Amino acid sequence: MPELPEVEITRKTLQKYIENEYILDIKINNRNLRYKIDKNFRKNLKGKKIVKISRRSKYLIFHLSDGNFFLIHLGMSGRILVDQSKNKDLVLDTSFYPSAPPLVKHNHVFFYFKKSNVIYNDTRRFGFIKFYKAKEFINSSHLKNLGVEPLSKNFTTTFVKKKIFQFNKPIKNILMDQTFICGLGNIYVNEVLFLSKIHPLRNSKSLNNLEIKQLVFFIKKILVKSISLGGSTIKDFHNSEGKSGFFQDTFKVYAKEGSACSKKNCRGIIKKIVLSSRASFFCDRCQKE
DNA sequence: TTCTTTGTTCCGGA
DNA sequence: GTCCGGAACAAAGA
Repeated sequence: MPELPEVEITRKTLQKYIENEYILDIKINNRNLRYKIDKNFRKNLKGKKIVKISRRSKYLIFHLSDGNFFLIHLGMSGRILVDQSKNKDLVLDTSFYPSAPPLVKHNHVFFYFKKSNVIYNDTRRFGFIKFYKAKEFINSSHLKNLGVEPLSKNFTTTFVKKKIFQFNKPIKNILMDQTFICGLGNIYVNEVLFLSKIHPLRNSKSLNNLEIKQLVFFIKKILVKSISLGGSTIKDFHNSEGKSGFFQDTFKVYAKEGSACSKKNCRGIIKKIVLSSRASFFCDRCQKE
């Protein structure tokens, strides 16, 4: 379930291999992703150089040498693999949650470069790949309504304080709202609320100054930490047996229903509720409603 | 067969 | 008109 850190890790990996490289060709095995890949996609990209790869929220933005763009969103199960088998033995850099041996199913799109191939793999096909002419890109419906980047300077306690009172709904729903703050998904929101000791159902208007401060602090902290741990997962991958360094190790509440709270001397139990049809996990002692 | 999973969009009620 | 919650949708694995 790629959220901001996983997308950022993917971006960094791709930057290493294909920034300033020419797209020699593209092969599409299955164009039926969340949105059907346009039939001109190959023609639009072939022969173009990728001059920059950036990220906005959970979107990867590929800047092409002719001024056009394409977007990749990983959806629920999308991954981008770098295949360097052209060079030496097959090495698959899976950017996050590495898997060995290499995936054979659900490889939908292949991008061919001089030294490596990049494969878009997506089990559930909820992700998408979309081409934009330079002019159309600015008005992309996916990007224009996005809120503040949590790792940016603009995401501050003052900003949240001002904004949060405009809503009248549970804090969890607000953190999931991409037009307010973008890049967080269900997993990180659950974790952040736990670290901040705030119950997911708390109305945003009821948060005090300290709680807002904690929230902002832990959002930044968990994202930075995840990015750094994910990065080290990539590094260790070639020696690993496909274990993911950070996913299973850092979760305090997500999918931990019935477990004991990890806070010292807490003795609370992790509970699960469904909020806006999303699983929500919290400690029944240190996150009071 | 049914349930779960996520982000986005759409719709209806208040 | 606005706000909010719920449903629908995409597909596959358990």
